Amino acid sequence: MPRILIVDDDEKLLHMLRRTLVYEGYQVLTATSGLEALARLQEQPLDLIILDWLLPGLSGVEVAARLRAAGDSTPILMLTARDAVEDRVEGLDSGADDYLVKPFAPAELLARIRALLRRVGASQPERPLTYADLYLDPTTREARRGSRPLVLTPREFELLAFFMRHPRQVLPRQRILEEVWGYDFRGDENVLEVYIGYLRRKMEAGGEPRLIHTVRGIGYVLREA
Amino acid sequence: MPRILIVDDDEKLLHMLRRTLVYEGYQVLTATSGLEALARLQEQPLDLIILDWLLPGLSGVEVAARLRAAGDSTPILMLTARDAVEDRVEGLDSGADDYLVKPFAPAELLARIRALLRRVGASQPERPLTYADLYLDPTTREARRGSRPLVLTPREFELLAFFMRHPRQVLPRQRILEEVWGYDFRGDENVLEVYIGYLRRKMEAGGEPRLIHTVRGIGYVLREA
DNA sequence: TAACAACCTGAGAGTCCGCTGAGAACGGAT
DNA sequence: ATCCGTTCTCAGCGGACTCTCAGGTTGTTA
Repeated sequence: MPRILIVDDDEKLLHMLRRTLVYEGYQVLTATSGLEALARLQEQPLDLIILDWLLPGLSGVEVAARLRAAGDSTPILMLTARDAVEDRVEGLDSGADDYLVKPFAPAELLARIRALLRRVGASQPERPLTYADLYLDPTTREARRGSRPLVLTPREFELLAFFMRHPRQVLPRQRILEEVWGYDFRGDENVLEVYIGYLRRKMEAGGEPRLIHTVRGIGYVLREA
Repeated sequence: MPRILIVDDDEKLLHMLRRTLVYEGYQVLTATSGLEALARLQEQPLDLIILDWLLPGLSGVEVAARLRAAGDSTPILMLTARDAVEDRVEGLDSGADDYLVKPFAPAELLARIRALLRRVGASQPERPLTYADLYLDPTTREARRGSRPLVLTPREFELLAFFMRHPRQVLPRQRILEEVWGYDFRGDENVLEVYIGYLRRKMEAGGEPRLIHTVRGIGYVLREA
């Protein structure tokens, strides 16, 4: 169970991230300032640091630079609202290992976290997902139902992957939207129904039984029968 | 699994190199000064040393010279920011076996490491790469599709070689850029698309089926069908 | 069974991504 | 200095993907 430190001064985002990561089985620590982060880092070793670019006092870049200067090589995932190339470069130069622009979909954050942890060999390489006769390999982005290959768009792939990471669980619509579309999703919620439709059509194109079921009033669930 | 010692006082670079080499399956040790390097070398035998030219205290050249004076013949790969011919000569004179100018692409570093290790017969000689009807020999830089020779520029060759070292894996654009163009790549990412285009044109000039496929939103993959 | 809410689906608009041709910049060789 | 191979930049095109919308269907409740 890898330990992750999240450093951000936005309490709401912090809360959301904690919930998401804990849910995925990570052990989560938080800090709301650069100094607090450095303090936490001295207490115990960590497997990953998620660092906001803008922080009160010590900025994320400075925190990263200080860590690296001290010989600490813990992977750093930098968050930023900005998108300029120079920022990206500066971020990576300061010692960050990866970089994510807000707003982002939690699914993407999780993918990057897994990638970073895998890179340093911290823990589990991202295993292929299976449920019933479904097969999904996040590494090769291959998807199959039985022996029939599924051709999925990125959004469809992320959506199905999310279901497969939580099989047999009834997933509320709002949660799916937050996780797959992004924590700040503000569009028409009907888009979820549309994509469920896309997935069902592709997953049942060979006459196979339905796996994604509607739970009226709540959301959807991936299960047999 | 060959053991490699990296000696550099730039923590950032050290961190990057460790990541790259560990990922390739090498066992990595690090040191940030010449003295520390010599200490590490006494502890256990190594297969290769990557040595920065500029080091606090004992310089890279001095470290190499002392090693050779002590009768140690471990291959040394010298890194330097300078490009002057005299430096190169002095570096090689001091006992270095090869020489790499910063900044360099990780793919090039890996190629040199493999070459050095092969020279001393330390471990796996760099075998020719094959996939489907593709053939690529990194030593002779020969490339063929079936019996038809492919005339590739250096960049094209490195790009295809990278694909062939990770067949069937979907490789994210960013990863390809980092590995083939260099860890500090800052140009227009479109260059990757352009080179994919070059490769495809040459690889399919005989009417053969496509092997490098686009994975929209992610990157590319080398695979049949 | 009527009325309402929740969900599904087809169609199409708009956006984004990747492909390509043209040519500029670069560097080594002559 | 000029040439030539190589690398890279740029702009425009076309198509894939995402999302919205409207109308139809299904399920629930009174």
